[in-house]
Amino acid sequence: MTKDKKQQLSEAIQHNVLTLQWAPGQDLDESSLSLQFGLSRTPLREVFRDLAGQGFLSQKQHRNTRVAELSHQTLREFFQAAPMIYSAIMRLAAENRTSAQVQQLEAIQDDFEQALASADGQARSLANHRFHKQTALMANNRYLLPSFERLLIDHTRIGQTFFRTAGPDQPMSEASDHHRQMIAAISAGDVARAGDLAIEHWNLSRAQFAQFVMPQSLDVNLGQWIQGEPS
Amino acid sequence: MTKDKKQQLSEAIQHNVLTLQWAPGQDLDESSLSLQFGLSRTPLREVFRDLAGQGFLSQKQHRNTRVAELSHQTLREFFQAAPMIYSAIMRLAAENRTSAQVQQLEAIQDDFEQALASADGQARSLANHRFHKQTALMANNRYLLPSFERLLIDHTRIGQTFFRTAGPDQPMSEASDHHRQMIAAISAGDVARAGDLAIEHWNLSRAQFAQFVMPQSLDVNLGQWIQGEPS
DNA sequence: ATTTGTTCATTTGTATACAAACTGTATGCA
DNA sequence: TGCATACAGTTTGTATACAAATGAACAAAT
Repeated sequence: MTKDKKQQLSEAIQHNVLTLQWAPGQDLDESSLSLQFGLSRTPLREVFRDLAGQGFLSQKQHRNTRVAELSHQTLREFFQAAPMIYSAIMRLAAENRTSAQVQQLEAIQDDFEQALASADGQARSLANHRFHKQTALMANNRYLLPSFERLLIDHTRIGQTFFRTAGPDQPMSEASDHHRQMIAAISAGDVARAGDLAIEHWNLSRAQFAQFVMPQSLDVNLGQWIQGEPS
Repeated sequence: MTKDKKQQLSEAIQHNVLTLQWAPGQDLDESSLSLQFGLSRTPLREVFRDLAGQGFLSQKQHRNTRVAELSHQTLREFFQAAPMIYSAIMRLAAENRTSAQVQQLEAIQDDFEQALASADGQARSLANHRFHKQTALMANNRYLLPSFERLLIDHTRIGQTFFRTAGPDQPMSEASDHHRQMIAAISAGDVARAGDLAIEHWNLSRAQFAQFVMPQSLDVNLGQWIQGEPS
């Protein structure tokens, strides 16, 4: 009945972090969570360690475990790294995908479109998260994966803000178009196109970010990592 | 006197993994290590988990912890990701370095040159490792760091093979030249130059890799991530 | 002879008691 | 009042005993 408690705990924490139900920087209480999930502190702390290693939580010696912070400095680093990594993942996905994976990606995209229709911000955001996570799986590169996953965590957390907005949702349907085009490029094995789509898609995100949270001054040299040599 | 046992243990494991004193895939024994380091299994297992998260070790449920594998597939993924990440780290290092960090880098480079003179393969390789780790520190980007560190672990492990060779060491002194030029570019804040040097330096490594371990057929599209569009 | 099933030794995983470290409050002194 | 220090309560870290899972050896059956 109770499958794997550690797994359940881990997924619950991930969910709470990604949806901002647990705020960045928030303290976690070992004993209460251990009670809540029917686990002793030992395995609970192992889960904490794993998730800290993945970028969901942060730990310091003799200090309580917290939800990973999202600071101004963090955002700057985020914008420096994101386009390059996203694009690389997309290209590799186009190169290495299997047909079974493409089918899964299509299924996830169906979910995403349903979530868009539902106007449930949390569901939208998580569906988007799953879409990109699947592309990372398809890219099949153990070295790029950890960076990508960290980026995706914070992308999703920041995105909560604007996935939540109601309204005409023109950017949302644009994002969905991108997803469809990505699937086509990946499925066709069109590496260059997949990489370009990642940039395009990410520029859309960036516009939304800028509108909601991004400090003006960081906007300057975002494209440099992909296009070629900057001056 | 005994500072931090966990720290000591962690560093000992890292050392053994990086120098290939522990072979890729080798099993680790919890109880014997726990005895050896005067730690109970609980903190020992936490160290294992951390190091598995960083890419030194690998763990599976109900199976013993092993040294991370280095397979053919791994190498392919390595060559796909390495130039891009190394270059990005170098550029960011040039952008974000502090003068204190530059001084440290110079000190590390001095050590490296001494190690080259000593003809001790292990010392050479570890000094090289420290050099690049310092550049990653200077890049100061938490998203890129985990991927870079994973790459560096395997770069160092593979490099054990050719850092070990005696002889006239022409490639070694070329590597050392690169390091000096990197320091100059980073110190001057010359972002583009730093990025180019990373590629150059990495091409040197690649030539050495090819000579010693790399399967011929993977040699085709290695440059694609940096140069521009592949066909 | 190969496969299937069972037992047992070894290893991994979890619970819990205890030790160490940190945080906040109160007290003493200038 | 302002600051330092000591103490108490709470939280994190470690040791150890116990439970669960695995793999290897061996027996039984097709």
